[in-house]
Amino acid sequence: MTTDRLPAYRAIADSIRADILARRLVPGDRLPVETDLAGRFGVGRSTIREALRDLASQNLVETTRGATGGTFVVVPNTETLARSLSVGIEVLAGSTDLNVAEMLEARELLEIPATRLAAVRATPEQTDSIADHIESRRRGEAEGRELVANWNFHTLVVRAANNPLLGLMSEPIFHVLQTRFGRIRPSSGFRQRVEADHRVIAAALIGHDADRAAAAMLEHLEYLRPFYKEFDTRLGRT
Amino acid sequence: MTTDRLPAYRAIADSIRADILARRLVPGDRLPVETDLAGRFGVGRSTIREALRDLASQNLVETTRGATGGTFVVVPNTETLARSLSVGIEVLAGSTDLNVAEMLEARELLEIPATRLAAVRATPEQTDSIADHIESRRRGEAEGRELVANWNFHTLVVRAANNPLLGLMSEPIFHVLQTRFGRIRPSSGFRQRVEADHRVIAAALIGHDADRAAAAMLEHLEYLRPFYKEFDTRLGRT
DNA sequence: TGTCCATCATACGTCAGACCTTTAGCCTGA
DNA sequence: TCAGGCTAAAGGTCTGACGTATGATGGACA
Repeated sequence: MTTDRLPAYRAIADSIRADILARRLVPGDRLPVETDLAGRFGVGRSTIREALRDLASQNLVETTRGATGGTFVVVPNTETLARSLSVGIEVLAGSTDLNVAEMLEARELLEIPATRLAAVRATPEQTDSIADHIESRRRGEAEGRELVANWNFHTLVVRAANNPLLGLMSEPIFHVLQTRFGRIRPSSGFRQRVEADHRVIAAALIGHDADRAAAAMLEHLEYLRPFYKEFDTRLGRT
Repeated sequence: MTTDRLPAYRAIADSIRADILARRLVPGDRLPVETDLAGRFGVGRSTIREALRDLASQNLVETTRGATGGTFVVVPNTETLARSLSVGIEVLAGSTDLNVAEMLEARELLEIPATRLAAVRATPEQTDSIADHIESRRRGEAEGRELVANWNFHTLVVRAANNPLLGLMSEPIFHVLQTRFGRIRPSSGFRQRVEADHRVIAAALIGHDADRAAAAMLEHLEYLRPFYKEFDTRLGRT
């Protein structure tokens, strides 16, 4: 009577997940159709489907309908992973387990070295896109969504570091800060200072001057820090 | 005929997820029973269950059986989030999108500042557990699992930084490196050097000497770096 | 001969309803 | 008082049927 504490759908999901992690199933592979899987595992189709939902939610498989449809092992992708991490961090940030100060700390800790790397590694396309961003800000686009535009700048910088893990970790933090503070209309002095800082950072990046870029980013983030804490208390968080 | 590209189970999961993120549902809340949900959303029970599997896999809800069972909004928890992030990174690391060098880079980038913070913030319990770890290594425990023990040390250090995001991000990297290289038996020279380094770092942490701790960690990680690259090619990765 | 469209086959999406299993709490009897 | 069994509640699983999206096929027509 070993009480099977684990529901079948969970056991099956674990089994398939293990196959994927061990690369017995590789990205692009198609799983057997649901009725086949049901037969192989000796369970009903609904149980299989619950297992597949579990895997799909973890971005391990993807399901499509129609004649050539089926369930496929997903080719891993930084963006979707970043998106689910965002959800997780957002939920954490809603609890007492994670506060704004900690997010800012992690962000600075990641972003300053990332800026240094970006100065060294940014491709011409990447420096171009950063220059474009600066230019569009100068032309006064992003009206009323300054903070969102600011985060876009930081995202571009981190991506230019060309280490997928850095983007994977920074972007969810940006996203959470953005959903939390995105509605705030900063003062015009704040906006001008931020844009000026960005221009300095961008110039250093484009000139591949790592020290100057990192120093400018550090100074910029230190300027921002008290504002975030102010935003935070203004929103009535503890 | 507006083709409803989105399956019902997905739409329902999104709807409940939005409720959780907006804190219309808070941790500990119990969702209506499945048959109720089915009624409210106007779908069958199996559709509801698929939606719930989706949410459960994202650590947003949890279901329990029995008389007092049901589906509950989960209280967020760094560890489970770290676990799913591990899976994601492990899959990424199996593709060409992420290589060992990048993982090591991110790890160093996180861990050195984390060590500095740990020196400042570690609680007495945390420095004790680090001291215990060192002591148990000296007594020759962890026979044949030296690398695993090494990662445990680094985990303790990062946790002592007392910023949940740093643990959340570092531990999956440790985990992936561990599952990839955990079977390797390092040379005795390597082991002794690592243990010596750990002792130096631990001493600095216990003495709350941030500069010395960070410098020792930097030196340690730089010592390790070529070994990982060597392990990596030995395992026949590209 | 080549193109277009209707049809078909396939596999996922959804539903209804039944039955099993787990679990907490209550009820009963020693 | 306490042990053991009963019961109700809720999730877990199965069956089988039908709906629906979508690529492929093949014939009609220009």
